[in-house]
Amino acid sequence: MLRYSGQQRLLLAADCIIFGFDGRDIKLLLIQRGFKPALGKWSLMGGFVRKEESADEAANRILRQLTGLEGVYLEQLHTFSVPDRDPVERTVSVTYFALIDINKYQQQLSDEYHAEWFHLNDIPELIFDHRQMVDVARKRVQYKATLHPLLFELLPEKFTIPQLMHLYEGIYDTTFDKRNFSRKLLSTGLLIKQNEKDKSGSRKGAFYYVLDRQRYARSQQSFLHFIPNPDHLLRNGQASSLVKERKS
Amino acid sequence: MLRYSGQQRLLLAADCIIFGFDGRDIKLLLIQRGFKPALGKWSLMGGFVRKEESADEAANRILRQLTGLEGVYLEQLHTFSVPDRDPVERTVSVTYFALIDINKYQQQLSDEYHAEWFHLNDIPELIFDHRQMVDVARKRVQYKATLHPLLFELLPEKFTIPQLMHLYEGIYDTTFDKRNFSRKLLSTGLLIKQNEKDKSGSRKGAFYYVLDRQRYARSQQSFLHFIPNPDHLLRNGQASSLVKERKS
DNA sequence: ACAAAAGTGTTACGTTTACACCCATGT
DNA sequence: ACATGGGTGTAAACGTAACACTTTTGT
Repeated sequence: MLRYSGQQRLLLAADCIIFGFDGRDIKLLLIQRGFKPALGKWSLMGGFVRKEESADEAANRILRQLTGLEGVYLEQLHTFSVPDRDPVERTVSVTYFALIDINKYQQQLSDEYHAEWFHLNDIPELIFDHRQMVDVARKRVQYKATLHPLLFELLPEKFTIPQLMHLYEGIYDTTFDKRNFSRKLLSTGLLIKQNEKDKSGSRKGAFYYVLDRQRYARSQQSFLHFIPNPDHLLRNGQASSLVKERKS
Repeated sequence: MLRYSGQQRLLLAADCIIFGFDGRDIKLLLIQRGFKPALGKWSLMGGFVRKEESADEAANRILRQLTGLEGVYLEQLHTFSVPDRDPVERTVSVTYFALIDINKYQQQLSDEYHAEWFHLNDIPELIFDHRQMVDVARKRVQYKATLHPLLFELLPEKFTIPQLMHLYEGIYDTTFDKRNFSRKLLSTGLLIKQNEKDKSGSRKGAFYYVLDRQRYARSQQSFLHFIPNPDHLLRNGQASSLVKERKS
């Protein structure tokens, strides 16, 4: 069999950054490693890409192993490849981020992996470069959610507008005006109001909505402004003053 | 030395999708392979990732080998990993896209690789999955350029507004209103007008501009709307009607 | 009756679009 | 003088942000 000569061969892994929403907070799913190296430490769920599968397929398999879920939103994020990122042996990691409805998976979570949800502002120390992966994923979700109705992936079947707003506020680590948020949201025509109310959050109760799945599917590749003001995204970076030099 | 057992090891390559602009059209740099497999066929410039380098470093090295250029805009795009994408041996490719000023490189282009520029609408058949890589790259550039002043990377030191508009029109495969385009562009404060004119394009001549590099650097991570109407981006996809249901 | 969260409407402002004419120059 | 592409201004429509009060209901 013909092969390329004189080149290094290495291991390929897929790691999943899994975000979930419980109706109140955004969380990240981590596992406590039951194997070496770094036994007992927290890490992303990952695994080696097998001989007969692509990295995409591996990521799906890994996600299913951990959560029991299929057909989940899963997108390739970035590939990490510095030579010594894994101390044991050179391993290149293709990372994926997943958005799941926390309730759907809950029961199925296999104990085998000692998985736990962590609040985004309360992430423990992670192995290797996994913390960096999480940070990149969070930024990507922020970025994408400005333009795409991406965060709907995290919602349960029925949800309320205050819940959804909470979700966005969590991702962007900021607060929004509920009147403007609600108006913009409804103007997309993606939500269908139910008669039923969720009374868990308040005395008055908030109406449930469901996604208009057809419209949602079509809106996926389109561009929408979900965030009142993209300036929110600049809080991390430097220049916000230059973005739009508003005439004073 | 400790190693992971029972896993497949494979080759890692970096492939570069190199876009250039000659002041009139956007082009893609391809090489005619002087080696097997697929000797004589057109492909992206690529190479194996070496033992001591990351994929990012490999991509920079490869770009330098071909163009002689350093410090070029280069961004990781996507990782392609289906098992048999390379018929010789399993090779995973981390792809990068580069944006370069076509004039800067021109002379330096090594003949060794039989490189040629191709117009985006006139790309020859490519090996493996390289065509797919090009398509993904083009979409990514389109996407990013809506929000970031990305395409400035393709410009020579001095450029005119009609040139720049031509560039955008090429990427999006559409046309813009020059009055609106020019106003929006100048409103960014990123351009500094020169006294000199480029007379190559018309009798009257068009004023040269240069980039305000400081402001540009700061604007890099921020979000701007460079395209008159994001609907342009939807021409490929389905739903544009649903994006904004304008009240009639 | 009160506390707590949900829900709703208006106004002012800035941004975006559509659109048409004059300008400078080389031949 | 004319052809070619470069450059500019305005009005109408739209979207966005800021803002405060009423509603519901469990205790």
